[in-house]
Formats: sequence, structure tokens, C-alpha cells
Amino acid sequence: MGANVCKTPTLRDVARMAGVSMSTVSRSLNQSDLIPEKTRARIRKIADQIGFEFNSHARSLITRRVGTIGLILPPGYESFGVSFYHATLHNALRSVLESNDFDLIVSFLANRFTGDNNMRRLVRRRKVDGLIIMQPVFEKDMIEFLRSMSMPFVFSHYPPPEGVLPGIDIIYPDNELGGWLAGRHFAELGRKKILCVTPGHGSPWSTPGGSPDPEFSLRLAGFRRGLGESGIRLAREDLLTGALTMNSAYDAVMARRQGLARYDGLFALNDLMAMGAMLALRDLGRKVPQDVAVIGYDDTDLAESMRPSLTTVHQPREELSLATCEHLLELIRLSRGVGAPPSARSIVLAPRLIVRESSSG
Amino acid sequence: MGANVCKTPTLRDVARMAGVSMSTVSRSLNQSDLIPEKTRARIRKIADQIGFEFNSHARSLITRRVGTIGLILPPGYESFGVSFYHATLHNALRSVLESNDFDLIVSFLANRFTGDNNMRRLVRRRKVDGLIIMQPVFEKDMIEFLRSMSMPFVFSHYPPPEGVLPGIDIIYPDNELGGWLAGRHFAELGRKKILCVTPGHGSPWSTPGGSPDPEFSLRLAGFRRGLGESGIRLAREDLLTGALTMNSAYDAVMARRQGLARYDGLFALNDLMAMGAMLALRDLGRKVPQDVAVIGYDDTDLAESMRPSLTTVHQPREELSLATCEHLLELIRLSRGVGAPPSARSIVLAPRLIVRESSSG
DNA sequence: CTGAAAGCGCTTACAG
DNA sequence: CTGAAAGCGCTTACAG
Repeated sequence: MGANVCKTPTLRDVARMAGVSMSTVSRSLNQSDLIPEKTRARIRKIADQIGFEFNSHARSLITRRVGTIGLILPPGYESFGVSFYHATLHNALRSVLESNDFDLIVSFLANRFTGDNNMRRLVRRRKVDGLIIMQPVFEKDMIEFLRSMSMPFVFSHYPPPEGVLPGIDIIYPDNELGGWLAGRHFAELGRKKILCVTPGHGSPWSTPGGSPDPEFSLRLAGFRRGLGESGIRLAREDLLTGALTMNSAYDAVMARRQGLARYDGLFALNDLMAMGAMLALRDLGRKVPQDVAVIGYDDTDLAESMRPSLTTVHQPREELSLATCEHLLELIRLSRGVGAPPSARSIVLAPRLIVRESSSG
Repeated sequence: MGANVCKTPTLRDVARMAGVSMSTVSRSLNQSDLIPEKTRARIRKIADQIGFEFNSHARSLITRRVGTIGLILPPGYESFGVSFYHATLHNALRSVLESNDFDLIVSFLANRFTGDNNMRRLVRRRKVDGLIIMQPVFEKDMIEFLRSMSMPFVFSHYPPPEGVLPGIDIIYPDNELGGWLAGRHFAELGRKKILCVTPGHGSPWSTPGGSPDPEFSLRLAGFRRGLGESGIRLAREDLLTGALTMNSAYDAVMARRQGLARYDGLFALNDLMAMGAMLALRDLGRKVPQDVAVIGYDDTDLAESMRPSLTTVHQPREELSLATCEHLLELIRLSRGVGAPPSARSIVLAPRLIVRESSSG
């Protein structure tokens, strides 16, 4: 009366049915070429029939791998502006991991209730094989901890802070170049007087009164350089301060209605602010792009969907995700091997400008 | 020369240092009250010192729990309209799970490369203790499988399809009521002639030529009922077809510019479409809300950020996430116990209308 | 090519 | 209150 269908069949069940030892089943299902193809096929079939899957815990206990990657979310992820952008990043990440049969645990750095460090916990409990870390700030402790645990990790998306920590694997887009592309585009369009909407210190992770977020200050620096090459200057009064949201930019532009007529271009440091600014310009009777050309940053899906559609700097999300995952998977592979650990790399990806209606009048 | 700091200390290490057996350490760290508080504290301290954490695999092998919940994403999640809305849902989910010390694995139902069923795999490999399933379609196979595996699961967010499967735990907002709130609001405003922007069959999971998505058809039905109570009818020609995106709604309204002057209200079945419609109205010289009052659906962050800010039906995201998690955690708890499995519930949450500038002229 | 055996790091009756 | 021992479901030298 042996039931040949049980809730969760084990290797032992398969072995029994196949009339071989557990070792043979294990080897077969793991593609060991010690086992002749014929046997492997037979066992594979039995396993499929009864719906066998390896118990990942038993397996991990020995192999020390789980088949799960941890993604550490940036601070401020709850805020719309951030989550909004990152959601598309995650989709791309998930694709790559999925194609490699890895699962994805998504977590904040710190548990917001207990205050515990989630990342440490995930690592110590061995719930992940590697980490993708999206954090604008690089804590030295954290990095030393990961190294001491031999846990592969890659920082992704945020540019390194000023004093770059040497020897860290990090992949991010070139924000300075993105800004430069926008600046040059205005110059090419022959626009001379540009208004620029920045988040000021309003990004979720900038410390009050601290230095502005490098991500945004780099965009601005590049923008200045791009304009400067054609002799266009950005004065202090040409900078408006929003807060990464649509309404903050709308309000900032409305508040500046005096003297607005002088401007024939507007650059916002992200798409949401660009959209808010466009609404304001329209309400003030200034036509986009005829009177004012507008450029955003990020190339979120909204940019194309906006009317007029928004010219913007495209963040290479797919490439970023792909490169991040591939690099991490490579590190994981190497960490199992015997070779020397590879030297760390930082990979910088070039953004590109997507020209749409808001700047092609 | 025994190092008292090792990479990953085990129970054995703690036991050795404390001069007790592994059993005692295990019990202490698991809050067994067999062990006197004093001993517990001593052992806790040693464990903390050397950075001990349970190896989750060894533990799971015996206890059959992992401390991880699986979230199954809806089809079409890659599309912006969907991911955009769900991102905020996830944030809320993550909070609740985090406060219960559960990790979250996020996955699509099917592996888009191998075609394998990710959910089955996660369950069979025992990588999750329970599942939150966001799927507009309920496959019978899937449900039987989960039951046969005694895997706790809760369907969340999508209303059940027509022929409701009895005895499934499911939590979702009342879309019909949401539509009704919008209808009644127009009636109260004294608006008589309403244009309605729907996704048609354009939602990501509706089969071509199949029946429209229940989520949206319910909103529309409720809306009709709300208007009907004040004698307002919606003719076939009052329905526009977009595709859940801003530009689709923009284009639909623009294409309908003839006869647009008759309308004094516009309802879009989600916020993105409402925003697109508002842009079109403005471009056609119709003032919001003076000429046309506009209502959206979802209450995404963009609604408040829009100018004029958007009146919309608020999806009870926080309540939904909270209720889903709490219910799932309860099911998990019960599945360990001896009591009879609880009877399944469906929980319907009431949305509410958020009145903003787009309808308060 | 194949199997018996040890062991991964825990938990939990069972016996004191 | 405490410990020795069995066992969760795998993998992998080791011996044939």
C-alpha cells in the first residue's frame, strides 16, 4: 500500500522507486556525469512524476548556497519619487535573476521596527548568496562585515560619495554626463536663458544642512559644463528648489512667475519635477516647447506618456540591472572557486538623451 | 589558541563558551521557559558577543518554517500602470512583514524564461511559509496544489472572478462602491453630462476579446449606479477607451473634441488616465474644475501632486496590506497548531472619495 | 559507475 | 532544569 504520491517527496522516495541509492539519485538530478545519461533520464522522469524538488534547506546546509539574492532598498524608498523610479529597476533585476534561477529577497537596510540591521541578519542566517546594495551612503562597518563573511556584494545605482572607497564593486550611471547632454542640447537648440529645477537638499537621504546628494549635484555640474561650452552661464537666481515631486516643481515655478518671460529653456533634475514645471508653464501661458523647451531626467514611463511628451535623459536601467546581476553572479561563482578573488571594479554607464516634443519645437 | 570569534559561529560554539550543552543554548535562545531567566541572559549575552545567529537552513529543516513570505506579482507587472500602483502596496506589505520578522521573496507566477511555475517551485523547495497571491485569475490547479501541500495563502487586491471559488481567503477593495462614490459625487456637484474613460479591454491580463477585467467593470457598474440614483444616464457614446496610461487617455479625449463642450464631468477608471484627460481638457481650452470636474481612481501619490490636484477614489492600500499580512500570519500560526483549520474568509474593504481641486470649483 | 557512511547545524522527545 | 541522542533531507569524499 505504499503511496507513490506523498506531500513532499524526498530523495529517499525517489531512490526507493528507482531501486537505486540516494547517492545515485542525487548525482543524477545534479547532472553529475558520473551517471550515464540513460540512468539520469530514468530518474529524472520518476522525480518529475512524483513532483520531487530538492528541499532547499537540506541542500543549503551542505552546499552553502541558497539560490537567493538580497536586494537592499535605498532609504526613502517609501517616498513616491524614489519608489516610482526604482520599481522599474527592480523589474529589470528580477528578469535577470529569474533567468538564472535565483529568487529575490527585497529588504530595507534596517528593520524599521526593531532597528535591527536586516542585511546583517540575512547574511548571518545565510538566507542569501549575495547582495545588491542600493545605498547612497557607504558605511565602512557594513563593508568590513560583508568582507569578513566572504559575502559577495555589488553596490548599484548610486554614485560613490566623495572620498571613494577603493576596491568596492559598484555600478552606476554617469550623472555628470547626463547633465552635460542636457546642457549641450539646449545650446544646440539655441536656447540662451535656462531655468533649472533642483531638489535642493530635499532628497530623502541628504542630511539637513549637509552636502547635496551627489546624484543630483553631479547632474547639475554636468549641465553647467554643457551650457558653459557654448558660453551660457547659470546664475544663482536661475536655480529653483523643489523636492523631487511634481507639485513642488509646479509651486516653485509659479512662485517665480516674475521674470519668467526671460527664460526659453527649463531643465529639471528628474522627470516628476519636469512634469510639474510643464504644468506651471502652461498655466502661466508659456508654450512648451515654442516658448520654453523642457528637459527632464530619468526617462520614466511618464516622460513618454506626458503631453507634450518629455525630452529627458535616459537612465540605462536595463543595462544597469543586467550589469549588476551579472557581476554579482560572477562574484558568487568565483567565491566558490579556488582562484584569487578578482579585483573590484567600478563600472560607469553612459546615459543618453531622448528627444521628444517638449524640446523639438 | 581557540579563536572565540569565527566567521559564522554555531550553536556548538556558543555551548562551548558557555560550558553547557547545545540543547541548553538552543532552548535559551528560543525563550524556552524550561531555562531559568538567569541562564538565558548569560547565554544570550555570549551569543551576542560572538555574533551568533541561527543558521536558518538547519533550523528550517526541523521546524519546517523559514521566516519568509512569498509575494506573487500580477501579470503585466512590468507595465508601468500596474507596477506604478503596486509599488506602494508593496511598501505597505513590507512594513507589516518586517514588524513580524518575516522576509519577503517577490516573484512572478511563471518564470518568463524557463516557463516553470515559480510558485510551485518556491513551495516545493520550502522557501516560503506562506503566499500572498496577487492574481486576477484563480487557477483551480494552483489552489488544489497549495491545499495539498498545506501551504497557507491569501489572495489579495483583485476581486474574485464571476464564479467565485468558495472557501478561499481573499481580501480586496470594493470596486463597485468606489465607482458609486464617484457617481454620487458628480450628482451632488450638480454635473449632468459625464464622460467616462475606461481601459476597455486594454488591461494587461484581459484576454483579447474576452470579458473586461472585473476590477474595472465593477468600478464602471458602481459609477452607473451612483449616477443613476440621480437620474443621470451614461450612454454608449459617453464611454471612451484608453489603456491605463496617461497618453492613451489624452489621445482618447483629443480624438473626441467634437461635442466635448456638452460634458461637465469626467471620470477615469484610474489616476493615470485622469491625468492624461486633464491635460487634454486643458489643451482644448476647457477649465478644470470650472467647466469640467474630473475624478480619478486609486489615489496614487500623483493625484495629490497634480495641478489642479486630482479628486480620486482612495484605494485602502494600507488596510489592504495590513489585513492581508495579518490574515496570512494568522493562517500560518493556525497551520502549526492542532485546531481545525479556520473557515476561509473573504474580506472586502471600503474605499473612500478624496475630494481635491479637480472637482471643487 | 554505485553505495554506505559521515556530516551540515539545528530541535526535540526522552531520560534523568 | 539539563544533556545525550536521533533525525530533518540532502551532498560528497571514500571505498569498491
